[in-house]
Amino acid sequence: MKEINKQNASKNITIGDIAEELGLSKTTISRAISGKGRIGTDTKQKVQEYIKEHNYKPNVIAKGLAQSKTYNIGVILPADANLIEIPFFQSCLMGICEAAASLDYDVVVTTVTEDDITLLKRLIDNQKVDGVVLTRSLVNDMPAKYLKETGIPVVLIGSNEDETIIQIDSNHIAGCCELTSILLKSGCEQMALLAGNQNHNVNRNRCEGFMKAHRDLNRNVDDAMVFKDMNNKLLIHKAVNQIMERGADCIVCSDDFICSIVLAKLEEENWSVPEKIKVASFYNSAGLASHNPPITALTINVKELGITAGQHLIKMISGEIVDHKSLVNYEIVLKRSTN
Amino acid sequence: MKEINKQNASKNITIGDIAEELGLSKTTISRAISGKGRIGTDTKQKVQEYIKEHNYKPNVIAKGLAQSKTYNIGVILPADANLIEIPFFQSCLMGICEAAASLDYDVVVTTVTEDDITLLKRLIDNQKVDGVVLTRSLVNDMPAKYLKETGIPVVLIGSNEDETIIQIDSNHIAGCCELTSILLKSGCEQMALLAGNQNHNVNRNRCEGFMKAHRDLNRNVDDAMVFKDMNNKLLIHKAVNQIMERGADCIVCSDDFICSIVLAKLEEENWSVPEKIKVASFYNSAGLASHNPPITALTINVKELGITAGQHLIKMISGEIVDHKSLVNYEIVLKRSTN
DNA sequence: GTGAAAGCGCTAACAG
DNA sequence: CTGTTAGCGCTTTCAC
Repeated sequence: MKEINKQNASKNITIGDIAEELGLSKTTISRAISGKGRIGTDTKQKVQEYIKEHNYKPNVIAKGLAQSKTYNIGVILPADANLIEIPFFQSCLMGICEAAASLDYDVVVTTVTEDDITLLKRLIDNQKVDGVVLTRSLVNDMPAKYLKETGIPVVLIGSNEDETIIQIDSNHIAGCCELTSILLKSGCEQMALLAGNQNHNVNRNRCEGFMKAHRDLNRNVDDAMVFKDMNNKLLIHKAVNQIMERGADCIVCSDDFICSIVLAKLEEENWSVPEKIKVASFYNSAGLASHNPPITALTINVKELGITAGQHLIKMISGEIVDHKSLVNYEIVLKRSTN
Repeated sequence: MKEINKQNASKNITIGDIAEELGLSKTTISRAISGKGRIGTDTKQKVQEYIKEHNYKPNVIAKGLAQSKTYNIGVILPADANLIEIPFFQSCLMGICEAAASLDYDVVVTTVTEDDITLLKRLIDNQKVDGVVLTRSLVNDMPAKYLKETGIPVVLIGSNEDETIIQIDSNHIAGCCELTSILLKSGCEQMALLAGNQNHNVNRNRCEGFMKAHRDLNRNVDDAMVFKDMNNKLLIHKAVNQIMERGADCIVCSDDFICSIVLAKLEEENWSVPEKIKVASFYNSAGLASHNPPITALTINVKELGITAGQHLIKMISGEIVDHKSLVNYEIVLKRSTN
């Protein structure tokens, strides 16, 4: 009880306390803990026993100061209004947290918008992190540019033309091409595409996959059936109307946000899926899964994307070399919406 | 250019560098920056000019070490499989980040599950944060208990019986009671309730609000119409079947996850909303908004919940006293699903 | 194999 | 009003 009180009451036990108790020097204690430098096996053991018994926890902040490290990685989330509820980023974050924790790092999050990166700058200026994970990739990517200037290690979830930036992504072009091909081969004659914000690289890539599938199969894409920058409900509703007027037999949505709006619209107009029109999505979240009918979609393991990003970043921080591009698998899940 | 190189190349400029350049002592520089202690206005100005010009950024880590502070707050997110995609937590986080940044704190996130708080312990042991925001409240709340023992400042988003814990919430009982009352008064004769995990305080409170409305209006609750712990699709489907068999005219869902499954099920069975059965939800997320028909729901400003939590926590860290319970407003939005 | 001493960058008495 | 002196808790030469 005394012991416990001692721990609770008096702040945290330090390396100095241990040194004093054991009649050793701080240096020795440090060595016993880190395992660096030469040290007698018995001394080492004695120290480690003491540590276990007294539940010593090193002060990571002090350690960091001495080594000019923080043992934190930054995660930059988009705060743009229409993205705030997208589960993709949350799953990424979970993955990154998992990777970080297992490597004894912590995760500091901050936000940026498409045209405001002051909070990111603040994070870097304050020297609170040893590296940064960017969770989305824009065509004109301010965060990536800024971070490159600072020289701090960066991992980008997504793709970027700049090959000096480490990237983790799934192969959107291949995946979307594959899904589109399957649909074309299964009998679709007139496919429509509803794609999101073209300032996001991912949406450009998804469009490209859609196009490629058509080229590969010697099919023409009707330009009037391809809608880009479908950033709000109104645009999507109009697009759906046009698509139906022109007699498409299948709508592919570049993400689940668009897809859910499309589905609501189709239902409102009593255009049944898949009888009257087939529907597929290039991104799959929990929301679509419970839809009736179930929706055919491209699925990627987003958490794994986060885990990989976190692991790579920490390797970079530790001075290891990592591949400049890593791909996470995707999966195509065919459901009743395209039967 | 030289200047710039100097900054970029040689690490970061420190308080010592400034002292040397200006022929002053580190203390004086420190005072000029913090504004604490007496200092000549001219000296102060000189220092501040230098700082602006040379773009000096204090090292928050070193400052923290000297003050035994981190200028970080921890945010604990649930990592339980079925919660990972719930946008509630993401919105909370955004709010907390906003509050933190504006008060010059950073946000460190980590996760817990219902029965595993090792990552939370790790965060505390490592002394990486000055306080913690808990983003959900369980009936038997391990994180809250643990944190209370440590004595570290805590703010809970949600409600807890322990009045010594600072809590930020909206009044679920009142809100759910109000929504239920409106529905009862508007002609519902047989209302059913589908409630989620009863280990979450919020779900218990929502149930209570539902009951209270009935009591207040002298209406009986048919126990066979109240379903709790509806944690998965299967349970919900079965419940919906029973509800329809017993001839309910309205289903209230305790959250949007349950609601979306209910809606899919109703559609599958061709039970039309609101003609055959009305539907309302006690929680509203982007997903429901685009549904057809639009769903009546209780809406709360989740981001504001986060902002308030962040602000309160930082006040506590700074030694201020804060109200033990703060309520954020809710709003009832009536839509076609209950017409 | 172990220890003394300096230092990471900043704050905080205590003097002057 | 400003400087001196100690730290915060840990790492890291450099001696012994």
